[in-house]
Amino acid sequence: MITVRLPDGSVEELAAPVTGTQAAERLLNENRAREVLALRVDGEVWDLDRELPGGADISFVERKDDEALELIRHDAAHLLAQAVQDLYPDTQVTIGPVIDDGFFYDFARDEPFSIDDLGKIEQRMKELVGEALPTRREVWARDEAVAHFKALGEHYKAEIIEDLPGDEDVRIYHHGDWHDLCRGPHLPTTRHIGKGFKLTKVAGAYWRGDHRNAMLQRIYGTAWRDPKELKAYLKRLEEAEKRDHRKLGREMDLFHVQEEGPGSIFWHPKGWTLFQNLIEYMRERNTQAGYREINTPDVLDYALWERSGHAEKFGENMFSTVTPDERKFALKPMNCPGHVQVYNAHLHSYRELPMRLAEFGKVHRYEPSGALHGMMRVRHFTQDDAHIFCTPDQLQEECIKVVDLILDIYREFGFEDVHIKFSDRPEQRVGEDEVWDRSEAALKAALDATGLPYGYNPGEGAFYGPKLEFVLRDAIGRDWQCGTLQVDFNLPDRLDANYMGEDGVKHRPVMLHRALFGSLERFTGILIEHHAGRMPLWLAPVQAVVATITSDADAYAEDVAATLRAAGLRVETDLRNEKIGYKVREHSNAKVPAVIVVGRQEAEDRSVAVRRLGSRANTSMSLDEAAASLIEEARTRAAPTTAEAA
RNA sequence: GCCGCUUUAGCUCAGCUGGUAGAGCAACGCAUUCGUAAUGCGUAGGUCGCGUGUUCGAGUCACGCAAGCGGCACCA
Repeated sequence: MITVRLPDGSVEELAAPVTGTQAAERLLNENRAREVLALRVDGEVWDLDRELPGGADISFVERKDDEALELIRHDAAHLLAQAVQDLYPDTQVTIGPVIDDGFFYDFARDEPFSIDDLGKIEQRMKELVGEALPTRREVWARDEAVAHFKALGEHYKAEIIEDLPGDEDVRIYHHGDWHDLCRGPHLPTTRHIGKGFKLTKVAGAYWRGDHRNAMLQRIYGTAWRDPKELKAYLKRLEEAEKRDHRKLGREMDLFHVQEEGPGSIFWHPKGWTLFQNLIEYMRERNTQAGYREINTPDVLDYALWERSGHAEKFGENMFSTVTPDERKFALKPMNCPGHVQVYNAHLHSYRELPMRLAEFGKVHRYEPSGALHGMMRVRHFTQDDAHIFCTPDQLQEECIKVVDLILDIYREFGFEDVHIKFSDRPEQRVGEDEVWDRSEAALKAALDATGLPYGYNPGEGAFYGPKLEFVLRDAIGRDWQCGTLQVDFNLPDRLDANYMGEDGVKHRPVMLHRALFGSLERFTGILIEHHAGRMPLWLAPVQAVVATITSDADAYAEDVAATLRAAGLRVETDLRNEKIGYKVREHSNAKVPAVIVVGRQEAEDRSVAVRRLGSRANTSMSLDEAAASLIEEARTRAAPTTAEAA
């Protein structure tokens, strides 16, 4: 007898042998049995047509269950490959995994797929769903499978099978008369995939993710339980598009980019105000945390970069120049060597450590053209960089302080959901392995001491030391890597930094590299998208616009603006000969947090009508009251209080 | 850097199989002085990303380059 647990918690017994399909037919009503997607055997998902094992906890996976999406997406990927090979027989298949929100499949084909092809392929996929092709699972001998796929001209597939670990079965899944190598599990028929899928884009991707390999053609799709879920997803994408910092940057007149400066930002007055607000904020926090600000040259002799090791590793990505007197210089891609020079200008006592040096350093990196993306990935950017020179004994405490500072600052900007990743030694690196052992252990100990959860990024550290990456999640669930903390025993050595110890002997300090925003440009972009342009009052470049209803109120409007400006607020006036509805609309679109409307009425009793962004209501109050509440809100760095824009 | 797509007025976009450019918004002018998301009328605005070629003739076709977009690779 086999025991099966039903969705309602009841338990049934069936005579063995019995397959999942048969069990569903016997235990569930007909309609429900038809829609069962898979088996759950001791928590593991199995194909429905497999025979139930005795002694296991068995239940059914249905469409509403958590496991359903993964199954649907995986089958959709197979379906995509099947449709492509039906329509374009000269195409080789490679891999097709499930990803966030959907799936993709990589194909090898000489001719690229076009957007029109996507429509045809999707159509064919729908037909195959309609045919309800049954899934059949087989286990093949490895050599047989390799020979089979080679004979079909499927060289990538053959390579994948050859590379499978020796003890793994070669499982082949058939959907009708199409088949693919796959670990499974799969849905019982193509019908079970349903109608909630859509192909979204074509792109290039390297075979096995290695740029030295052939470029394959990747087709992306999204798949959901039903068309309703699909529609909701597509709606979400649309919403995300509206937040795009490149679009908002133009609409809010914050910045622009142009052909002559690929990867560089032309900051307009409002964007630059926002940027300066961030710097001012960070300067204040740095000072409170015991940092001192310095400034180091943008252009330095190339020899310094050779000594630091940057030239060897990143020379290709540095802007360098040879001057008329034949001296080679580079635009700094990092601030660290400069900071070591400031440190080295004196011989320091152990009593002076930890020494925390900060700089809002403009760095230039020749990023690959394909990497550039609005403000998020640029060639010229500003780091809120700092280096902490300390003794090995102070290392752990300093790391903990940095982690605390980073998280506190993110919280103040409204990012509560932050995760930390620990990255250890990369393949290409400088320094002895024993030094790496020490620095990795020190950073890890500090991280463990904070008690915070974290993940691992093996081999992703900097070439001179291990690092922590701080990834924050924005309002619509996207992750952004911003802050970083790196432990470095190497640069102080290479650039000969010392301190005089208590024992009267020179020692090497440890160097911590840290940036909290990371790139100010990038962080500005993230903030714009996080807030959909509706910045909290303290950050908004224009905090209020005083708009008149008729020209009778012009003098009073100037008066109001002057009062608010005197209180330290960033205020503009709008005295144009336009209707108030038009003015409100314009300033709302420009995401000004407060529109202060004044007409004849307000001028008479020295009041104002305040309309806050995102609200359709307006509130009348005295000028003094309005000023006081705006000042208080800006001072406390309050999060935006208004509801989402309609 | 690699694969694909895109590039027409400040912005968003139209322009069929080649015959020498069009709309809305913005700008400017005039009228309008109006109570919370677009007042009306008018005017001006473009070496159609850059270059070379094919052609009697190129925004439209071909090739090269650049920038942007979507991915991949990269990210000190």
